[in-house]
Amino acid sequence: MEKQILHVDVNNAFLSWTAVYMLKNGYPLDIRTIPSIIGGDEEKRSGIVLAKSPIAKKLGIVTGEPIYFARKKCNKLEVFPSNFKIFNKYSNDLYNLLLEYTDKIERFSIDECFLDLTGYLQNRKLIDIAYEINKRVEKELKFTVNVGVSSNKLLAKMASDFEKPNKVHTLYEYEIEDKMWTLPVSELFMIGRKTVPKLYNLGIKTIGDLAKTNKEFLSKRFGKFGIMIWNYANGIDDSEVKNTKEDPKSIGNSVTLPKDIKSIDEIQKIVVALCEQVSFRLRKYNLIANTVNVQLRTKDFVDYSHQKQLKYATSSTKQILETAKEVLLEMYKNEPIRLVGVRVDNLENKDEIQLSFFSQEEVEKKQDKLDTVLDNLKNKYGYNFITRAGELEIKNIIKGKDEKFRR
DNA sequence: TCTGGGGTCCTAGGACCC
DNA sequence: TCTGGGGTCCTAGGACCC
Repeated sequence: MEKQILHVDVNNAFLSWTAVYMLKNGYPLDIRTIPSIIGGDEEKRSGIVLAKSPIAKKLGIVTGEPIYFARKKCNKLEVFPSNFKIFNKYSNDLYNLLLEYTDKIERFSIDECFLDLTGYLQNRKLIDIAYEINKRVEKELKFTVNVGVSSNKLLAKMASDFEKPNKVHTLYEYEIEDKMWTLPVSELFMIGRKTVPKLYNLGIKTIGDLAKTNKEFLSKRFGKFGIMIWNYANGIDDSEVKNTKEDPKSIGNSVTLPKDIKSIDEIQKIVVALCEQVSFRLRKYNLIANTVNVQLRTKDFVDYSHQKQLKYATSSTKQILETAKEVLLEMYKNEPIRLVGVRVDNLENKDEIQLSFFSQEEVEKKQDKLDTVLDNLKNKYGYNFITRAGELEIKNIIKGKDEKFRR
């Protein structure tokens, strides 16, 4: 049976949500109607465009570019900061509205959801529900969404990316040739900036060109990735709408430093603070990690990373920090560093741990009692209430990052 | 000129084992 | 002297997404 899939995508999410919040709090101007962006903090060297208003877009401003460039394209550009507490709130409002239609909802990102309405239509047409959602979100939540309508996730997502804002589009199989094959290949989901020139060199310029390319050729040339993009170009995607939240496969924190740092002592201090956050979040999920990864970015934007297996899976700040420090000392080449990151990998659920080598008692002993005490304080009074890093400057550098992308 | 931070997945090469 | 193949695990790096 054909599936009934919708993809709901918030238009200029961060900017719209900021506009709604500001209007609600008495700001006289709707920043969606002026050349404006949501941007990072240039003084902290994180000054990139996170979202743009339609006018800013018309002036050629693109997401991800430095604010510095954006200003050159428009000297009247207004820049507003991001606030993920607000973003999460509006993201949840949208999710709760969508839950009235089906519980089969996949939160693909903070501003995108897939809905599987197969079996939930109750004599209604999918397209009518799409329009209803579109109108209700505008009326009740004061921001707008695009809704893509189709029989699988890929096509629904491609559809919601057509003309914006505040639109409903279908992209059924019989429409692929007219509506999708004519688009430049760069528009296809999963075709990024590195792949576009490779395809161009092969004479593949549109999604249609890609669809008509020999599948085995693409497989030989690009491996699994080649098969995937060929399937996507042909509108083939049998992935399910996943409505259950799975445990993360890795947890990381990274920070761009306000100034390049060459002192290993100072880099270590950053690593301490990052390890605290990473292991705190690990414990919140009731997970333990087997691998610790440290990432460095040089002043010239060269990234390198090293990793090491932990002696045993753990969520202990002390254990993770010790390993992270070892890794750092092994890899550091005594050069100016722009970004430091710590990531844990190969995660397991703590309750499902195999006790073949350690008795439960021994596992408990390895739990750092201090972690538990500090976690409780952090949960009660906020993350920055107490930290072993100590130094205020470092706390401020990494402040508030923990909750950023959580829903 | 200036270039975030959170993730997932894949690949190639090397170590090591049988 | 010259010579396997299959498998797993680990690592570093790189692609993509929002």
